[in-house]
Amino acid sequence: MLKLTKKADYGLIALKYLAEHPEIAAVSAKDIADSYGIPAQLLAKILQQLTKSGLLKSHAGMNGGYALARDAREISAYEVIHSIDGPFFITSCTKGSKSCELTPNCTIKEPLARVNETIAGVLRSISIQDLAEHEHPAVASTASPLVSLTH
Amino acid sequence: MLKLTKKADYGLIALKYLAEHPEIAAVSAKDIADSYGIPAQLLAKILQQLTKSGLLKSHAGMNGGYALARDAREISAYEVIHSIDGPFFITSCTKGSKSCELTPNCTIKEPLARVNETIAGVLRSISIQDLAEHEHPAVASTASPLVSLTH
DNA sequence: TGAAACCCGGACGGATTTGGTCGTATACTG
DNA sequence: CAGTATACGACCAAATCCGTCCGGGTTTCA
Repeated sequence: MLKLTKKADYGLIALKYLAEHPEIAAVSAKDIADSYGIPAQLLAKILQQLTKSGLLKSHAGMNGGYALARDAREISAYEVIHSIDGPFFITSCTKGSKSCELTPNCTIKEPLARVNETIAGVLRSISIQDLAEHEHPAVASTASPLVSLTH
Repeated sequence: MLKLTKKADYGLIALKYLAEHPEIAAVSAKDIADSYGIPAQLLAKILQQLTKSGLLKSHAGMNGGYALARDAREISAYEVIHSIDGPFFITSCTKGSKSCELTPNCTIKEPLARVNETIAGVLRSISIQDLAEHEHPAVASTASPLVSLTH
């Protein structure tokens, strides 16, 4: 259904939280989990994954926790989602190098791959900082021609 | 992981097939299924759903089958996906009217809802006809600022 | 030195979603 | 009436996803 997993949601929420509290040197997974009612152990694993991907820095021990590895402006939503949910493709049969095992003439994939690239571009253009500054900005323009399929 | 279901894929493939063969008055589900190695009964149900949504017209009996209800130019990928997979939302906790039961201050949703709208706009701008004309057009430009989150 | 607070990460079970099949009823054609 | 096709509900198997449990390390601090 073209939606993120809860893990990715949790990850974005957590990073947003960190971006909003730059004064705290390190925030524990439990603190964030409690703030939002997220299962603590689950969030812990998500943050571990984000650390492995280089988006966060962790610090063990008392008063330890996590902190953004880079400026919030330089962490994109794409990176977060990609780190947690893995590489995403609109087309369901895109695995490995083979395009389509069962359906050889699956020509639908090629145009959709470009849609996929567009979506990825949108997500890449959104930083954690953008998520943290959440007044009520103008509605995004969706009418512009985003993809040129017909050349 | 932000991908379509196989059902939606199958639906798009089938509609593309119909768009490519306008000379045939009605194509049976089995014919399309055999052409692509798709399970026939599964595809049948998908086409039934698309018929219920008004994208296809069905005709029972010998030499029956399915045909596009409108011009291929006026059926968008969005409609197909929406008909099969239901309304899609990037955010995982968007159900019903309640925004977020467990996490009241789930402010991440609002920016992502706009991303969602952008993606929907992209899919709305792509017609079945576009899918059928599948030469190798220029790569879509992904560098343009697609969403303005910060106002 | 040792306990508390924290990160790390594998293993596991339950819930949900998906993908696909089966069987039957119904509609149309010739 | 026989054959072909859609319509539709019930059902099952497989794959994810969500969340928990548990046994490790590591750092801080009294």
